[in-house]
Amino acid sequence: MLKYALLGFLNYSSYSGYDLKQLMDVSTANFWHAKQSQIYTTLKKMEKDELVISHIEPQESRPNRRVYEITEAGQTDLREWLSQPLMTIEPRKETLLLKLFFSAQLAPQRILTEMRLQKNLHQTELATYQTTTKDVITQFSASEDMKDDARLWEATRRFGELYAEMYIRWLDETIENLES
Amino acid sequence: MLKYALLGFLNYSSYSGYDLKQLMDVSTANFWHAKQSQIYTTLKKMEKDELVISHIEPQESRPNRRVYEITEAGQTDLREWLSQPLMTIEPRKETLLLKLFFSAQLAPQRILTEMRLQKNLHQTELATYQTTTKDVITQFSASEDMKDDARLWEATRRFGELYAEMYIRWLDETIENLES
DNA sequence: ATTTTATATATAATAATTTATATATAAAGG
DNA sequence: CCTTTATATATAAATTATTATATATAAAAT
Repeated sequence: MLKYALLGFLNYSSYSGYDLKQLMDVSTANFWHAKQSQIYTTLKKMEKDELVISHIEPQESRPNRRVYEITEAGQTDLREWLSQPLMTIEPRKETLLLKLFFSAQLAPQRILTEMRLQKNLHQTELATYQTTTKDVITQFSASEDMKDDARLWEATRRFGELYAEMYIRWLDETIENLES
Repeated sequence: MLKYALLGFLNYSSYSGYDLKQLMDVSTANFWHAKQSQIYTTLKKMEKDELVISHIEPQESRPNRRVYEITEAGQTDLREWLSQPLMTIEPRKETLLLKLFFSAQLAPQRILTEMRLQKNLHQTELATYQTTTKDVITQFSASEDMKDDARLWEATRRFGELYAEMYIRWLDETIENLES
């Protein structure tokens, strides 16, 4: 699936593995992430499958960059994936809930402390969506040829915001319920 | 991580791989899931690591059952994991958002159709949390020695409910925004 | 009468992902 | 002067997870 994230970016412009990692960290991290090593190995596999081609870009005083370009086949693959509707819901994995589910034996204080800590983390994340992320997208909206993209990016940002708010609300509810 | 889900169940009682799959599907599926094959291979690995021990339970007219029991070492491992607080937020993977992020090139109708379809799926899921799941937990609450567990299970059910509501709200917002 | 569903376990092959490590250099900060 | 951060790529090893397949039988449904 990472393949499509990479194709999506490469459909805008050519990038190196390093570039793609940076891009994902500041844009899709909210709903899709990958480690550097996975990005490099996936790009290599994609080149073997002829979805992208790479060339070395020499640099002075920095290691050379291997820049990837999307091919016709890559564009077709991306377009096909985009137009194929999802028929299922993404299954979640939430470690905190798994722990909570089995926490009856544990001292109640422990899980409460953990949930207060998680609330903090989600509040920080929420603040980022509402300031940094929001600002970046607003800047893109100003450009005429980025306007359509920016509208969609704003929708994904909004998801992060609503998710964080929901999570905090649930934590508040649950903490209150377990305190009594 | 599946390891801890399995240990969590086996800490209540002994179960076969088949049992564990059924249990997960009706209880933790909302925040943790696994395929049958992964459950079987993980149990095998856990036995090698001496976290569980198994014995064959002969059956007439059905294939024999291999029933797993948690060991002392398994209980220690589980308790340690439960008491170790999570210091990070679970990163999400949401294919729908990934597609949306790159959908500017696509005909707008396509993504709208997809989102309406997703709304349907989330509404169905929401209904399940509010009826079937709720009822099962309510029944457990009645039993005195399941009361503490049931309170935590209710909290995880509530998460599923809030998540589905949030998702539907986001879809409504986004659909409306993209229609204009 | 035939098909499907449920009960039950198991493994092979593949794909996806993470963790760890190696190399190299310049700029910036303390 | 020394450490950290940023720039850049790459691979090995391990873990985690999915897909596909094989086997066997009884009960229930059509």
